[in-house]
Amino acid sequence: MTAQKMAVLRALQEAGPTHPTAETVYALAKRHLPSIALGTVYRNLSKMSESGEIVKIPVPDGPDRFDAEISDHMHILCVCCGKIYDIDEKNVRVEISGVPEGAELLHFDIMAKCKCPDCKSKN
Amino acid sequence: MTAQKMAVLRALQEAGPTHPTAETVYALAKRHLPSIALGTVYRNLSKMSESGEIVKIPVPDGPDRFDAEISDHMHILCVCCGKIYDIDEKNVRVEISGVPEGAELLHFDIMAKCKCPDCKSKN
DNA sequence: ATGTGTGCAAACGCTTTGCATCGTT
DNA sequence: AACGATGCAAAGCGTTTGCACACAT
Repeated sequence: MTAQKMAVLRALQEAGPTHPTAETVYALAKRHLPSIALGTVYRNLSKMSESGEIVKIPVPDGPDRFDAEISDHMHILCVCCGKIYDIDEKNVRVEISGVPEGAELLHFDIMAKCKCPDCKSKN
Repeated sequence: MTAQKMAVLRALQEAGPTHPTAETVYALAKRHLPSIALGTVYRNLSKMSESGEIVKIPVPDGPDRFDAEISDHMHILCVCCGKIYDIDEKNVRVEISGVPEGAELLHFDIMAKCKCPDCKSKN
């Protein structure tokens, strides 16, 4: 647990439910540890999401987002402003059949898209 | 409808259900139209997926894949070999509640992950 | 003549990586 | 001394874009 990893974790927690990009995490972490490098942020985010300490949220046509909240939940992305909301796992039910013969289903990534309240009103 | 766009469409159709990358489409299209450029393939794939003529499948940690089959269906990705299988829409049911107040739900991208039969037997 | 599409190569955004150095064990 | 983690900069990958040119209207 280096100072850098701590700074990254702290940044992620400070970011709350905003699902920051690596760049944003970098900016936040830099406030507490000005010497930290962007590459180090990427390295730590990468390791921590592999180990399950944090969650990496791939976004089509945009940079990955990260989440300190690792409880089972899915995400809903505003296609206008890119904001990401959380949706608790218990509010989602998926049923699927017709999985290819002999294949082992591992898990789902569900990314819903919406137009968020702000963007609807600004329209 | 230029010769290039035709070559791209034809390549996609020839590819069948293999969900090729832009590079693969390029290679296939080049067989029929050797002068075609990669940039042109990207431009045509981009336009056609915007217009709904084809489907673009974003893949986390990998290049986008494309599909000539535009009927409503979802995809299941083998995490070992990257192969993508189709699953008919009627085999999938999603229920979701807890969408943020005032947000308009647009649609889902569901990308399931599996270990495919080939990869299971190869272990 | 005007416009849309092309080939080519350069640039782009995001991310990873090589390398010398630092800090710890 | 040995090892992993770091800062920095360069390279990487997939994709887009600027530009001059071709082709059709």
